Amino acid sequence: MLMGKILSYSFYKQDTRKVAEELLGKLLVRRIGKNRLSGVIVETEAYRGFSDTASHAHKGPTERCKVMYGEGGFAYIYFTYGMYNMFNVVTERRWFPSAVLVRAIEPIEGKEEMFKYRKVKREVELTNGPGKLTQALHIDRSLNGEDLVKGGNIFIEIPNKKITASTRNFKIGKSKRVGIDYADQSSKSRKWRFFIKDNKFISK
DNA sequence: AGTTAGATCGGCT
DNA sequence: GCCGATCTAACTC
Repeated sequence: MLMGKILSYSFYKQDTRKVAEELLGKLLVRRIGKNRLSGVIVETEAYRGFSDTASHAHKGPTERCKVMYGEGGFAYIYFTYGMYNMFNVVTERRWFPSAVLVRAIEPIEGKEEMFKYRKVKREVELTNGPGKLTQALHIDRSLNGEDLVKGGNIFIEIPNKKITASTRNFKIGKSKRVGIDYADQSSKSRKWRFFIKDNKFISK
């Protein structure tokens, strides 16, 4: 088994941009009964504070995004475009709404199972986008607000082995965030998207 | 390789 | 009533 050390509250309570960057190379684990589905995080985006007009939280603590107003270390999962769930981790402190969107992972454990949840032919299509990886890992809104630290249905680990060649000694790339045309210029210009350079599973 | 429309529904004005 | 922190298939070049 590829069991690693689970990330703590203190990790999630750091600056959101740092958490987004440091999540690269960590292992996102979805536990379903005895099964583990997992993948190395290869792409993230930071959404930080009420002044970030790209963030759901900037309109205030609505029913949908209220988890973002809580303390770091919990899951924020929302439904969008009528058919997709997005997985985020809440960061920083209470009343400072912020989160990291996980946009892509490289599958490690339970690939067979992932192909059951997502009807695609090529492995790269399993998890190379935020709406895709939630399908592959069977993540939906029923997990919204889950504690990410207690080793329950979903959590993030420090991998204890060199699990794949492609995520060893990686270089980090930064860019503007994707799909936020509605935001103002200063928010759009921020380079708060982080990814592992040259990884196959980066979103398109 | 690049562009475009359609899917599909909850959240918010 | 509009539109989205997206994805896919179908189209054109």
